[in-house]
Amino acid sequence: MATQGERRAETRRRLLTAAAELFAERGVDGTSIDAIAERADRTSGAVYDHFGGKDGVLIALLDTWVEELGLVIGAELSTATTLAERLAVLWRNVSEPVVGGDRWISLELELWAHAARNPDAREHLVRRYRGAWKGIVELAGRSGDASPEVGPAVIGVLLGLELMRRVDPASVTDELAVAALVGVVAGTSRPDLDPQTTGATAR
Amino acid sequence: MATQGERRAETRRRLLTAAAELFAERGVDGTSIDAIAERADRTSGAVYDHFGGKDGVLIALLDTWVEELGLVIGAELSTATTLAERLAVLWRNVSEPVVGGDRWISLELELWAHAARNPDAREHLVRRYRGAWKGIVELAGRSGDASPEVGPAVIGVLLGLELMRRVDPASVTDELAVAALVGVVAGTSRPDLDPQTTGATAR
DNA sequence: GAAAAAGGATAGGACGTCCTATGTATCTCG
DNA sequence: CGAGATACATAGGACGTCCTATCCTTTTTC
Repeated sequence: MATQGERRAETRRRLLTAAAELFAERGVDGTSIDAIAERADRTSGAVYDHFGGKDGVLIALLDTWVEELGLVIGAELSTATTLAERLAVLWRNVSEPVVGGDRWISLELELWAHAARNPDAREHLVRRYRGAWKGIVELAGRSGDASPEVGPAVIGVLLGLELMRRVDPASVTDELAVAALVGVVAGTSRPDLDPQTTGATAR
Repeated sequence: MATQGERRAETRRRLLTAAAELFAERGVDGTSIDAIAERADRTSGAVYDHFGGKDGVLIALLDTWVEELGLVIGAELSTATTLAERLAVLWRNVSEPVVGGDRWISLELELWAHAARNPDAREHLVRRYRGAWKGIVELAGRSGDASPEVGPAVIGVLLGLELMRRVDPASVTDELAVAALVGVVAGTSRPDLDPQTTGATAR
């Protein structure tokens, strides 16, 4: 016989997976709380009880995924030796994620768009990604090439390339993606690049 | 005395600028047609008459900006000589756009997220960017380094880095962005890179 | 076994949005 | 100058959403 706590945990899982599907299908704003509850064979009251509202569902969903994804990536990274291999691991886990399937990138985009105009969400997002990056670096072990500052930029390139790949799949090959990532890492770990030859100016 | 056509043109402009402001402030889904009309000192009837609905407003807005942006970029590119300089021009026009101010990137993200689950929007987006890229390449003139295939990937990196810069401004310097872009171009225009050393596999 | 607490169902009100149908003032053109 | 076309306003119905208040059922605690 299932205890109350077990049932509650299952309700939470059902609500989260239902929300993940619906958010990806119709977008966050296009998904009603009632729709989430209905797909989970629950009612809206359960959603409010568990997450307090739609924003709570979104945050919980992404936090869960980022955590799991960080673990997976960290594990794979420990077996990679070269920089390119490590970056390929990152790219593979974004373009063909084991965790969360195709959906989580769509959700990420929604959240970033949301964060671009909401200071609270922005702060949450920054903390979350910095933490994830830190965890990845630690799990990867002795990687002198992955200085902490590259983290955000690497993530930015990963998201941007995946975004493009979703719209125009043929345009972003794996080789291309890895080459771009190598470029990013090289850009920060080799500040000796001559600004005059790059044409870039400090902001 | 303003003619009818002139008044119509002004109404169109007012509606578009109002929509741009509101979309950036509250997001596309969070903006009602009535709110757009109200800020433009018009009524919802005018919006429907001009654009047929909210999607029409969004498309018209982005098409206008992409067109103008393409012209600006093309003009600046003609004075750039090295590859890095050209890529720096691209980055500058994304991170500090003259056209559309800060808003258009936010809108782009919304549209991409929308396109990720809407085939029609996806097709429109692909056409628009391919056209814009083609125009840029032509305006830039004899650039053998900018092969047509890099276009989408370059745009993806631009968007991704700008996305990250908006959330965490200090994390993406201009030098870093240009270095990443150089990496992308190098990745496609030099297919002689050994896949085994990069760790990437063909999909 | 009784009391307390928790998980969840149900119903409904307040609100906002989309979009259409119709009205009206202004312009265009024969 | 008068008829038609144009540009936009106005009003309102249908719909969906959020969230609260209240109730019932099951589990835990003493």
